[in-house]
Amino acid sequence: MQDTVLIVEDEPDAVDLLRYNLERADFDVLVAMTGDRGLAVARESRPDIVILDLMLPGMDGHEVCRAMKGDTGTEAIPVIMLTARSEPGQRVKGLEIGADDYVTKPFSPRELVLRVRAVLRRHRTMPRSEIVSFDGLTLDRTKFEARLDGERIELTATEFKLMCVFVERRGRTLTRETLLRDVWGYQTSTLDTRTVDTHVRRLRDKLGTCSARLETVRGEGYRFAAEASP
Amino acid sequence: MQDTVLIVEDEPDAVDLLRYNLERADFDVLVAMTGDRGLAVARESRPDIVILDLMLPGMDGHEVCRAMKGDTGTEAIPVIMLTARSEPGQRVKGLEIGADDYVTKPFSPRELVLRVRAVLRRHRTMPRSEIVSFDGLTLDRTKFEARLDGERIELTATEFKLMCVFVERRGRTLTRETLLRDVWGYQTSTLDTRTVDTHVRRLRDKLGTCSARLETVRGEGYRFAAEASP
DNA sequence: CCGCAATGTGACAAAGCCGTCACATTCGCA
DNA sequence: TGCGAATGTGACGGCTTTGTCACATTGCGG
Repeated sequence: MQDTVLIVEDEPDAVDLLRYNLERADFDVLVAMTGDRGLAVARESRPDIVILDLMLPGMDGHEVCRAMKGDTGTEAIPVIMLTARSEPGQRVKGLEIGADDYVTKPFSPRELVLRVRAVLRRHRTMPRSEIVSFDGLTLDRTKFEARLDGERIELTATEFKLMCVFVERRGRTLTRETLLRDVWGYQTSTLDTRTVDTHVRRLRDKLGTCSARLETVRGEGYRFAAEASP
Repeated sequence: MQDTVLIVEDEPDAVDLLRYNLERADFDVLVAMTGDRGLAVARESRPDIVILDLMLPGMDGHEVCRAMKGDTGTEAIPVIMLTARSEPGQRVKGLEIGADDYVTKPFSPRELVLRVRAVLRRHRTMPRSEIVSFDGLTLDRTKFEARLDGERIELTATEFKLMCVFVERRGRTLTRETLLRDVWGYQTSTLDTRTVDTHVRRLRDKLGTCSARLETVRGEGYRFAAEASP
């Protein structure tokens, strides 16, 4: 049972070097030599991690990373960017886009393998207690438990999922279609269902003083406010 | 509400530069100029992140990092290591010890601030996908989803919780009392209930080929085997 | 101001979940 | 080998969850 690394890199020599070292370190290796192809492979194959060169023909590394992070299916895949030493500005830009790490060319293969392992380890370890806590609200995924100012809120499975999605993406408006896909797992949504509305209502009922924070964005969907209102 | 950065660095010029830029970026800054002092401050003050130079008088950066990661109170504090360009081997060593990132001197202050932010964001953001995966079994806490060899297993909320507890503690026998406490949240257990047995049965029914792995330990409880049986 | 679309609210009923019971089977010990 | 405790299995029914409907209310644009 091996982890899969996707290499997105246009220089054949660099590809061979990377592939050799990663395979020797017991990774399965996929390769794409253009950004477009890399993105397609990432979407199809869901590798465990992507090593992404910045300088690519066509769609460049930044664009690939941005597209991956903006796509539900691939946003969770960690990305290590390869940059040339003469591109200090590009490193900053990569971090801003959401890359998980970067490695400067030329690099030692050993260092890269260690980087891959470190990023995967970070990404994969199940935290003992998966708690998000802010503004008096606490969500504990290990215990499937929500609390408001220390008092436990009894949520059903669906309500808890809905709450988690809202909290993760607080400040962003989520359409009903998005919620149906991400909370209910529907692939094709029935656009005239009121299911989401009903569950939002129930969630609001249970949130008490916090319910005003679950805002309606008319014509678009719902949003959990990023900041507590004054 | 500002994050606290601890700088452990012996060069006064570097300290001033770091402090200035971090304070301008709205961080609270603590400073220690030796490794020993840095470790003591980390233990007392529990900063949000530590920027740690490798070359320090007395206890060096590696030793400080190792001590932090080996101490329950400070192991969760992310560490960014500062290395000189002439020390490529030290970078690998830092990563092996458990440093979260490193920055090579000389560095742009802007890049360092972005690095601090990126590491804190990673450290603090609820992971997008909280997945445990082994032996063909995948538990995704973000989606409340279990899969066996890629096929989705439909588990109820209770079954999923039970499965998570078994998987987290695989190899260990869990008494019925423990499971009632940890899965059901009972404070005082009714010792003659068959609730756990029933749910284990249901979980086994759904696990198919994997069910043999959920073993009965007669007179004690249940155990999810650590290794797949041959 | 009016009309219409969007959203909130009260309520219903089907389906599912859960804990329990009764009986069957297995295991371990004398 | 026999017995009793421990565990497995089939089934039941009460309660909860869920999605839907009908009507009420709100917000926005003409």
